[in-house]
Amino acid sequence: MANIKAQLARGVRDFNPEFVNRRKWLFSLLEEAFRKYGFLPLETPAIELNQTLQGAYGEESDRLIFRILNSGQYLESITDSDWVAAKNGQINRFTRLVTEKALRYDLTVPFARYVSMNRGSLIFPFKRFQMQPVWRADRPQRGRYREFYQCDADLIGSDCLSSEAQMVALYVEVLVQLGFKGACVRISHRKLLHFMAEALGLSAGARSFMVQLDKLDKTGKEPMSAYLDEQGVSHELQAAWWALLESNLHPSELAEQLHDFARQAHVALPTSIVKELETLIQYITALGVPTTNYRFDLSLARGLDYYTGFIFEVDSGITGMGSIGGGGRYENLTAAFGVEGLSGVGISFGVERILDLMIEKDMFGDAPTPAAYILLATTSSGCMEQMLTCAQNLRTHGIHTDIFAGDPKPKKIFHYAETRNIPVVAIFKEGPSGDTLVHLKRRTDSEQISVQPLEVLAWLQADKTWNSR
RNA sequence: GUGAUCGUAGCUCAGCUGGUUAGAGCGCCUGAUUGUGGUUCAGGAGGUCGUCGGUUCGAACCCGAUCUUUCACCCCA
Repeated sequence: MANIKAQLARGVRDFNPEFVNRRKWLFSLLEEAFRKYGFLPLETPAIELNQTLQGAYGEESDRLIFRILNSGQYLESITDSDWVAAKNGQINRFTRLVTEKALRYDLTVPFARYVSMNRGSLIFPFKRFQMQPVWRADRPQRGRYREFYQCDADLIGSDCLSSEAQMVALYVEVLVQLGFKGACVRISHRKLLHFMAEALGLSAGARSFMVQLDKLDKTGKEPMSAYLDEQGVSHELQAAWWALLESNLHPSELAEQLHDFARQAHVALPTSIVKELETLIQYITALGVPTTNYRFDLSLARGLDYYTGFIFEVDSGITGMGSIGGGGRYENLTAAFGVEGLSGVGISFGVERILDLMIEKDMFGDAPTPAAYILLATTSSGCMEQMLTCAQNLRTHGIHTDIFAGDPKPKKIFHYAETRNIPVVAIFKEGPSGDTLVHLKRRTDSEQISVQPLEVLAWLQADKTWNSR
């Protein structure tokens, strides 16, 4: 009869209790931080209309969107020529004819859709955080799944640079709290990158310059040099640019170094950008962010098209690991939905990678969250009712109480408590004179005591040290 | 989407160039021992060798397809 093979679909996974406990712990910590900075929670549906997601991520990402097949007689409107075209490779067009919904690909576009729909009732600037799963039909690898959580915070409806500064402060606060002492927010600026492209004489090819730049830390310098040679950039200018990139961009010297580079390239450095940089540095400093936890890095480009100003990426401080978060300023995220002039800043925590890293580096410690504080069990059925009454009394007082429902052998009871990391075991037994006695045992040091059922609560409350390890 | 790669008990893996009843450690279950679990001892259950098809007298082992894993590219968290 059992002929169904128990199996998961590609790229998705189950989360066992230990993992869920850890993720919930991380999420509650993130939520606490978001709320501390004035963000409010938002949730949007897993399903969005195709038109909402259409084109928002570029041609290549389109194939990574999970489409939902229409219900009912969805083939009725398909013509013979549609079939032929689909068979000849025009599968995208066909897909659009039989699907009108898809699973969300990220949280940013649904957020833009939400803001656009509710622009009349939202008070701007609007700040929200959102922690929900998203789906991508990517080919899975270690640490890359087809279903994963994103944790985003966005502020929209203001172009004040205090927003960027607070995002940096929020990043640093959370990551240091998590134990990433060496975490560093890398900061760059899209307009500065365009200026560099222009200074190098690449203004027409700024886009491909960004792409090259984005993978610089992965591929090394050679492809970039080859690209610049190909574009006819003089070796002098290239050298000046590399120097700018590799110099330790200390905030106080940054403006000067940019001016130097502009002089060598014989172009004018837009003063507005310099002013923005200086202002951001002032704000970040005022927020008390240690200078070791952020730096300017002009090799940071970020792939996403919609960023227009400052961009961020967070280095975990653990060598060999990629970024654990990113974000930036966008000036027109809602334009596609007909709402112009809303500037905003968004950041994202790469929670899957953060969890992987924390588990790998043993940053959670080795004690799994106890399934309960106390386990009640009885070896004689006559004590069952008193045990249940006791359990409910403990629960009323907030003590996590589990009742052993299996074969009531001491060996079983203690083994169960051990595997679930329950620190205290209480065995209800009939005493010599027919009354019920409770044998309380603390597993950590095998301390044991016998009390009356009514005394269990008071005894636990008086001895809170039992819970500490 | 392109090109590789992996797949043997719950877990980690053995299994010599295809040859008769496929093994180990850990875990699990039972019993004994132990102050009521953690130690030790004895015993036990569990696998149509990812799936389907092919080659062969014979396939865990060779070939094909498919699914899953991992890796590079694309892209990205």
